[in-house]
Amino acid sequence: MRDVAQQAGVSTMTVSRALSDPEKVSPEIRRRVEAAVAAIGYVPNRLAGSLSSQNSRVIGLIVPSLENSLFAPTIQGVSEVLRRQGYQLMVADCGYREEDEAALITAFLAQRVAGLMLHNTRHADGARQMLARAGLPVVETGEMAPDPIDMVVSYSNEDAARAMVLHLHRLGYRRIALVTLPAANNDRSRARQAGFRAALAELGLAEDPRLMLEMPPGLPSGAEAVVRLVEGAQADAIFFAGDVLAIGAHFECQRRGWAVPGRVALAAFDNFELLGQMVPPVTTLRLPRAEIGRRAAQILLDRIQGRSDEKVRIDLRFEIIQRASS
Amino acid sequence: MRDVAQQAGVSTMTVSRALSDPEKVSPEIRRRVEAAVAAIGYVPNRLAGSLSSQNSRVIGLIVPSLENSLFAPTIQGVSEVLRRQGYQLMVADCGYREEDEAALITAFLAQRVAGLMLHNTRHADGARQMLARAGLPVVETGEMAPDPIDMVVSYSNEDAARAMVLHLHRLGYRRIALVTLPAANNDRSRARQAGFRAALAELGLAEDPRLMLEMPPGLPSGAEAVVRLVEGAQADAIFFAGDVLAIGAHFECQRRGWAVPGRVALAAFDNFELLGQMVPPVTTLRLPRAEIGRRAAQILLDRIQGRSDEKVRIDLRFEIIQRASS
DNA sequence: TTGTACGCGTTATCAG
DNA sequence: CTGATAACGCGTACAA
Repeated sequence: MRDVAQQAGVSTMTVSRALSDPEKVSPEIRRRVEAAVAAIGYVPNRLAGSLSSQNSRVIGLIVPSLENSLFAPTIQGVSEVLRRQGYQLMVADCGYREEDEAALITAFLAQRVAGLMLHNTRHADGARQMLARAGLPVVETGEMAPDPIDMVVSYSNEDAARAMVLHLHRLGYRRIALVTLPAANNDRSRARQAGFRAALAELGLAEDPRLMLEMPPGLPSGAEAVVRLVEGAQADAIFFAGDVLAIGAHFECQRRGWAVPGRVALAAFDNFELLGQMVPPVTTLRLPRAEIGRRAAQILLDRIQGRSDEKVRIDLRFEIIQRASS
Repeated sequence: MRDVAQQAGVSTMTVSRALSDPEKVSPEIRRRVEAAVAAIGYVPNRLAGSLSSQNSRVIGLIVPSLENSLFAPTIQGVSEVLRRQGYQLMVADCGYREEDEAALITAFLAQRVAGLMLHNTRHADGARQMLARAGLPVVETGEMAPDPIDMVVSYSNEDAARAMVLHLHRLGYRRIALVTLPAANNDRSRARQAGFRAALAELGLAEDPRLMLEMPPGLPSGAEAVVRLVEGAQADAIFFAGDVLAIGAHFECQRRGWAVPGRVALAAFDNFELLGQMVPPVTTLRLPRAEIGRRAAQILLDRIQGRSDEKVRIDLRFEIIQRASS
């Protein structure tokens, strides 16, 4: 920047102003600075800028996994909003582990991110403390956290699961099964199981433990689950509330020649585009994944830039997409 | 850090050393510093550290899209390696646009990233110049770039496409069609088309323009393509070299009751787990997506940390997975 | 092994 | 509208 200042015949302070707030500088000088910048190929040092101004234009995002395509729309949504406003995105995956999340939060604090987005809603104690002490704006997105760190943009996993079960019951199914990912380290799975139970209670149906399964992620898991539930537990409808389990089950039915929904009805949780194209297309929920990313990024920036100071809590809801599989 | 130094009764320099290179400091002092850090909840400021030491521990990654699940395994691979070595990842998507890529490169340079990973192998002129001037380590991953900026970790799109066409020919197919994404802004598509043509030439088959299609991404595109190629151009095998086109086509065949491969054989380019579970499972290529991410990250770090100064060029190859769809 | 002085490249602040 | 000066929080280089 010193070189630019010399070349333009002004002080570094004027260069700084010409670049960050062009209107505060005379047209003539602005022109000269721009010329000098172009001639020299000057690239400002945001590290120095952030250090000096005590605020960075970087947002941190921690998801359980970067491999799972589930998070892609959210990340894309975040990315869009940030880019439009000149912010950068730092991402990391915590592998569904609380301690790793805590370590990543520390690393992001060390980078002096301006705000943090967390998919998980369960956190190590230390993490909550650190964030509280740092006073950093935070948005959680995986679930309408009952005890949020700060802001939340999400949908209710429990309500969504409950609604789908009620929907299946309305269609006439009575032995409705639920398959989720392991609930041990996963708030979302737990909430979906709670929604399932709530619906059964509402409907006066007894809980049959054989109709609730936890399976690891992956297509083969779904295939295995459908066989166990149909042959072993006489399920007439299966609600796969996680990952791509429903897709695996659907293919397994096809391989075995089981009519869907004749032999068993299928429903999924996430609206992968794929589900609508399968034969038959699969009943599922519409969750506003990309919108969650966009809104979360937006309220974070609103807070960072002082346009708001509320502890926002946004429920973006969901919607049932009824298709031929049920 | 000053507070920590006071609390521990040492100078800030000693604190700095105790944290960055604990062995250079006496055990007694190390203990006192650690205690003070814990008591105060001190989080080092990497911005200041990087500014002072002129090197950051942040890597930049630019992909065409964050939404496309194709990039997920690569990003995950990158993330693993970086995290193990204490580096952070900054990501952005350029939306398949060269100018946006150039803008992002500038933004990353401004953040003083220690290295850059680019999926694209075509870049705006300005971008190449900036990178050359910055002398930043760069890895390109989308293709074995013939004219790389710096290092490359990838596979040959042309060879892969060529190999698949030869494979289909060996199986007896003679009217082999190719479907790619629009090649205008996409080096990979162009390379795959070149491979297709090379194979035809090798086999002494004439090029039939009706057997080469460019389609936008998405399942419906694949569905549309299979209909046009089978009914309009009597293709007996279709090689879908991009996105999820093959999956869309497969479902369309199912909807129409077209036997695969009886009526038409299908082959895909990427090894989505899904392809192996469909009925029938789909012939495709095995591309080392995650490995590309890991290796790319590794050679970047090797260079950054001075363990190597070669202009590495790694071809990770591919493999044909023959399945029942052909 | 520990400490001192200085500089990294910006921006905030205040004076002109 | 423009400039001088002093931080920002750390690491490098040397000295003790």
